[in-house]
Amino acid sequence: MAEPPSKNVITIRDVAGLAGVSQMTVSKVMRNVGNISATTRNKVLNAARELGYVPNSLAQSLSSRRSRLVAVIIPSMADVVFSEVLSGVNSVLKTQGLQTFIGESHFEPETEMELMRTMLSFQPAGLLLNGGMVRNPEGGELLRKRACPAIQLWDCEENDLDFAAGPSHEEAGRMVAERFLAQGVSRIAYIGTELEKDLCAKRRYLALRARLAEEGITLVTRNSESMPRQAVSGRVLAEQLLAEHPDIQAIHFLNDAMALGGLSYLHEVGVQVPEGVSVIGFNGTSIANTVRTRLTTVDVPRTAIGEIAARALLDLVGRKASPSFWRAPLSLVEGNTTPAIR
Amino acid sequence: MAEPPSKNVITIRDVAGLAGVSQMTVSKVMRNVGNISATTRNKVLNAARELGYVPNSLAQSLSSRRSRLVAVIIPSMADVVFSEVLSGVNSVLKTQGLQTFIGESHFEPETEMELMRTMLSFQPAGLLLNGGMVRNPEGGELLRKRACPAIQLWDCEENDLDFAAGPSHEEAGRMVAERFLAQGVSRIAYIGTELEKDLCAKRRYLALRARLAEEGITLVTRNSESMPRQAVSGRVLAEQLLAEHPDIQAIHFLNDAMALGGLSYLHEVGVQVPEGVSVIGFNGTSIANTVRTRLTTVDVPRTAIGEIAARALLDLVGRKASPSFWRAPLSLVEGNTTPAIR
DNA sequence: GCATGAATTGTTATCGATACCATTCAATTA
DNA sequence: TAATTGAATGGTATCGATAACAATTCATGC
Repeated sequence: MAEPPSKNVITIRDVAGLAGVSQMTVSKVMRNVGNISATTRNKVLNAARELGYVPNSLAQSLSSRRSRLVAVIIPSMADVVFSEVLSGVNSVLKTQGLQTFIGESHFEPETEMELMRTMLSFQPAGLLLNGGMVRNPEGGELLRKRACPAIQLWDCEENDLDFAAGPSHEEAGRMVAERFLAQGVSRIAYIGTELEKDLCAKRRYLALRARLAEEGITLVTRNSESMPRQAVSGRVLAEQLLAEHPDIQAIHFLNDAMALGGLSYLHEVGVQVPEGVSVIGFNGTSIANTVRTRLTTVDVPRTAIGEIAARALLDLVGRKASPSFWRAPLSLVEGNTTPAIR
Repeated sequence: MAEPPSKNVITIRDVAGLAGVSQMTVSKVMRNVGNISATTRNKVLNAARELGYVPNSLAQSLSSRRSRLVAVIIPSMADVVFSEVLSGVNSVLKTQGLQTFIGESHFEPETEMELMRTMLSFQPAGLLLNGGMVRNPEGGELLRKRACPAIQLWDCEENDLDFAAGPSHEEAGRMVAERFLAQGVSRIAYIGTELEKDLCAKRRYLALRARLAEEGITLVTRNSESMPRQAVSGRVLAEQLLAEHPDIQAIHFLNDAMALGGLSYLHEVGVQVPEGVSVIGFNGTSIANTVRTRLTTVDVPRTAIGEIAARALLDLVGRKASPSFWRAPLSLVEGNTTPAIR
């Protein structure tokens, strides 16, 4: 832990002293509660201003047992998806004076546990997290004991918490399957990374595979548990995939960035898109539209998910509510990496 | 503020009761300080585990006057640049058990002020922020009174705080100027957004303009204070720019995303890149390499900036240090949106 | 068998604020 | 006029922990 600050900080006591009133009065003025005469009020405000008084939120929370911190646990901030969800969360919370504080789990269960414990120790007013943790027995235990509302983010298939906001990943997987089926291809592949860790991505993948299986199609899979979820990995995995399965007609990528990486490889080796191979991404990130490519992708309203989750939290704070959820609408954005449907 | 939690939480007192020791002993065991016999230690740990005790960090910090929170203020989390810097910060801080908490300023001075006040009220162990605020008189006042180390992020031209980590934006502007000059173009334009708010971007812009002016070249500028810093804006602004200045030979964009947007317009209207117009972006984000385009751009080590800043903070915590800085290395990444230099 | 210092454990005050209730005093009501 | 009311202010305990020191236990050696 950090060393104690050297400077002597201004407390409510100093303000009270300068203003010639009790600490209680200062406290009331600062919080705008109770009946305070205009005269006293001004005396206090002037004293506070003069001393540069800033209330100690730690002491406030400890004393009042109310917190202004909201804990958010996401897999990674460097991922556009989560940083945009986070941005949505933050934009709503800050209107109510709530402070977001963040932990990155990198999809690692131990890190998630550690984070949850740490974050709960700050007595947050609420907790937003991915669903994965809930299923972890130790995590479930902590969550059950929690003293604040908890909301599931980005995953909305099952909801064991007070609210959930996110798309149906199964629906997303099926949407992609339907799109490929509609255009009549049968040699279909999936390219992704960290599928064993990212349960949401896995759910999409499984739904895609299941729907194709219904039509007697076996999905070819290329997954790496160690590569980053970026363009370069899409490129490398596409290369590997085509080396083994040169006759593939369609590829669904874990996300848009990887799809673009894959496209760059396809272009390089002269494969026509969408004539030779069609490609669908996931997320609908702004990069989906690059210079000559408009990637066909599944658009997810990321910021809206964050906003809805945060608004639900505001509703829940201090109340007991029955589990509920918001399923984010998904839409297939048609680009030029898939052919027109017959 | 949130309502108080209904559940009765487990405190150190409960653990002490169950273990049959004093609260002080529990406190020492939990923190691993002082001399505690193995027997007592185990009794306490078992009791803590049994009750599911989680220490209250708020009370800890209030009592010990040490904090585990580090406040970070960035313009936007949805911007790759800052989310990657943040990711670097976080990766270092979490190794020391420090918790990052974040505020988004959206480049608005009032928001920045408000945020600074709020965040300082949590008695953070450290503060990481953009340089802009330091120059704001009211913000400067708050910063001078701060009881914790403060570090400037993403901006390193002048340093009024304890440390600064970021690139030299002036150098970046000059690098772009030199590149264009080397290839012999003279009708050069800059496309950006929010230049009045983003002082770092403005610095790059001014440096580019100044260097060109030395060669007698007048930089054509297209700036929008209201558009988002995304591909679509680059597209729109490029269209406007070319309508007024059809003879432009080179464009520097505020960031890579906008450059890609601009490229998509150029491609659409049949302008050859780099033969007709050459393009340079900024940041070196992963999207710079898209399907057929390898954008020439200035690469900035974003994650490293965050890491270096965080490491500096760890060093500074609890010490008085003289102002210092780390200037991030910049490199011009040659893509195929600029012609080879003669 | 007893002093002695080290190893353990406990007591009390405090961190900076708020909850809850008591008090003061002027204005209103019966 | 006395009683009631309500606005304005203040006193005390407390939130959950730690700092600083005090008190106790416990092996030792002589």
